[in-house]
Amino acid sequence: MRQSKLFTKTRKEAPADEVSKNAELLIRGGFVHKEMSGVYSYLPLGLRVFKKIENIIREEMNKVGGQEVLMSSMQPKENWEKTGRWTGMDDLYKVADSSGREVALGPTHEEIVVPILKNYVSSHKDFPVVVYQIQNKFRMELRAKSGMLRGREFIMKDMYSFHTGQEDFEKFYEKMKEVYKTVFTRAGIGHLTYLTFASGGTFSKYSHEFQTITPAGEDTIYLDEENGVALNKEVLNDEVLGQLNLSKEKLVEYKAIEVGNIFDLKTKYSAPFDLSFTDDKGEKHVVLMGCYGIGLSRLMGTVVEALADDKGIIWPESIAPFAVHLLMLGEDEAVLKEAEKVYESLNKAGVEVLFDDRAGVSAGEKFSDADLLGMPLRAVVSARSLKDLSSGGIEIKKRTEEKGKIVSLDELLKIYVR
RNA sequence: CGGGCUGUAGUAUAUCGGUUGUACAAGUGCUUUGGGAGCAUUUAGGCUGGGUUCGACUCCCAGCAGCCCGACCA
Repeated sequence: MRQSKLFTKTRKEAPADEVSKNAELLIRGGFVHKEMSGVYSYLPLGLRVFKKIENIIREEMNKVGGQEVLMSSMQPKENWEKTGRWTGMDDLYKVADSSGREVALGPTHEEIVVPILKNYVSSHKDFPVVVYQIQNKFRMELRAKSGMLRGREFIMKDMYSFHTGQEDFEKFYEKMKEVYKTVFTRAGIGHLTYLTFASGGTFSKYSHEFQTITPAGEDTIYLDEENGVALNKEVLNDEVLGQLNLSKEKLVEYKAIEVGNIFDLKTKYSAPFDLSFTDDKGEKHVVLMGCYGIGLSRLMGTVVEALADDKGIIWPESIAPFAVHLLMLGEDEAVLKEAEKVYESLNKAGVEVLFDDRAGVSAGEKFSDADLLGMPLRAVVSARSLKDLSSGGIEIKKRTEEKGKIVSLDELLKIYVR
């Protein structure tokens, strides 16, 4: 993509009304646009990041047999009354239409997915079933904050698993722990993300959160670095420490962001809707459920928080909007010709490249933009780099490196094509 | 939801109870091109509603909006 055609522009100034690093950098870079507190639109660059995260998650969910659906955002009031959450959930958005009919804007989808399943599955032979979606969620946060980290409208992957027995559920639940680790590793924050014990709510002892360590986190966790196990502050007590075989002295306190969580739902939502199956003896049982969430918008903000430096964003290769940021400095014929050639060759080779072909923009500004936007590799074509034509003519530098080196087009292509 | 702070141009800021100043961005012309360029010129602003006052962007009240702290957060 040619940067001269990109309708978004970068900003030198940080927005006055955003303190959080992720919001500041994502807005300055033109990745997202704030509509109101806790509500953001995705712009071309931001959407590219989002799509990459989405695809990683989709691939991993499909691997464990997840069947993707897209459920409605508008949800019948009766379903929510059935589970007691119409009045029992403080952050539920309720909207009324002109006829006075009230509906919920989905903050989560147990109330929708369970009735759907009920319509199709009833034999033990139908199980297990795993259903997921990636969708906008709405929660009336009393205080949206921290940019993309806690919004009122946000995007989540929510998966629901349905089982005929506890053992089957637990096997799947354990598998999901591994799958989640894979997702966060692929998204580039695996080294900072820990499986964390948290309170389980009504039906189970614990739930499991995936917490990414960064100072911007709103949760406090205690990490045993030796075995990589953490627990949320909310469950830090002697009883839990004993059960997990952890000693208080070894725990280190960190601020962390909850990027994912998994829950044992037992029959909490299947029972109200009487989602049940008939076993091989003809007896009826209520279905057991688990649910598994990852906040995509939050994950995007977390990556920025955790990896950015003082110059801007540092995207991991796996989710960067473009693999290469190609900069053309100066406008003399030789530079123009060579830069166009590099751009075309990279495109032809299927390498995603953002080409800063803007005329009349100073070198300093292009460098600053490249740092802010955070593509993994910067490639410069300029009068200076061309002086070194014998050794290649293109200066490349990783976003995380201080110094670059001169390479030829072939060498550049070799990085991406094997 | 309790508390605090803040609302001036697209963005970031300044001054002022009496015609709102600057920088960046944007437009035009010329110069410039390895770390957010220069000169000239143009465009563009006081959140909403009340009150005080001869006069309010400025003071007061209310609303709305944003941010921060807390509470809340399957």
